[in-house]
Amino acid sequence: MRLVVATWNVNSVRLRLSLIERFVALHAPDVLCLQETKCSDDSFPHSDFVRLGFEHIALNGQKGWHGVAVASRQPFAEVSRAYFCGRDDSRHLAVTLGSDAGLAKPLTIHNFYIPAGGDEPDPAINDKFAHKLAFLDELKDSPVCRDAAAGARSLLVGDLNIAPLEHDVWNHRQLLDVVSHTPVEVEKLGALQRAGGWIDVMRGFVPEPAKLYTWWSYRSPDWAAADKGRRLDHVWASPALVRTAREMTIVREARGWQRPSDHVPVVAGFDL
DNA sequence: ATGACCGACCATGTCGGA
Repeated sequence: MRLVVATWNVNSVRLRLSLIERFVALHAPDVLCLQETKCSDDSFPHSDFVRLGFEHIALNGQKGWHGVAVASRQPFAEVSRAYFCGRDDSRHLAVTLGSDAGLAKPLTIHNFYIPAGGDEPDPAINDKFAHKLAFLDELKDSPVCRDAAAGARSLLVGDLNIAPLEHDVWNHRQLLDVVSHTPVEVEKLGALQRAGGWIDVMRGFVPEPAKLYTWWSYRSPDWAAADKGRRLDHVWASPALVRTAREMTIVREARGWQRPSDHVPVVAGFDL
């Protein structure tokens, strides 16, 4: 069966409901992974998602910031949440789809919101950057990567807050000192990608040197003309899912909708 | 550098985002 999975950092789920409805009408994802929902689970607009066709909703939210959610047309066989660096930040949510969802073999989708890392790219003076690097190290050695490497069918999606490749940013040389594209974090992301054997699904469809962006700063006065973007959002597939990806779309137009998120949705379809 | 912004919150400034 074809499973369409989408990931989107919506920067407040309550503020972006009409845009989510518009996106769903256009792309009809089966599973929608959200980051930066910025609300407690009690405040999540559950009934709006049910109205859009997502009867199954898993949450890991917290008041005010961070927060991840998965909305699905198919039921979950399992839901879990992982925590990193000894903190209780809501940055991960995993759902497993099984036979009730029409899958012969179960599929686990890991939805991540990796720490942004602050401004200063020096872990000695910037605790947020130190946290980001420690998070990447811990994720590399976690069951998320271990299971993928051992043959599990899994996807790792979300706002990873790192643009790893030269053509994932508008100017590689200018951004080498800018958090999200520094060599140290790119190397750590690469190490965890190798640890899981993760396949970069987006680049499978659009290899370098084509530019690929999923985020454009709110501060850019004319984001479309300047086009100074970065690819911070990712869709990775475990080795067991090699050659199952059939389509991939970056919904760039969503950045131009009214009161947008600074990230746009990424959609990927898999034949499972 | 994007730097002319945006969102949440016991708000009318502060913190975090990236």
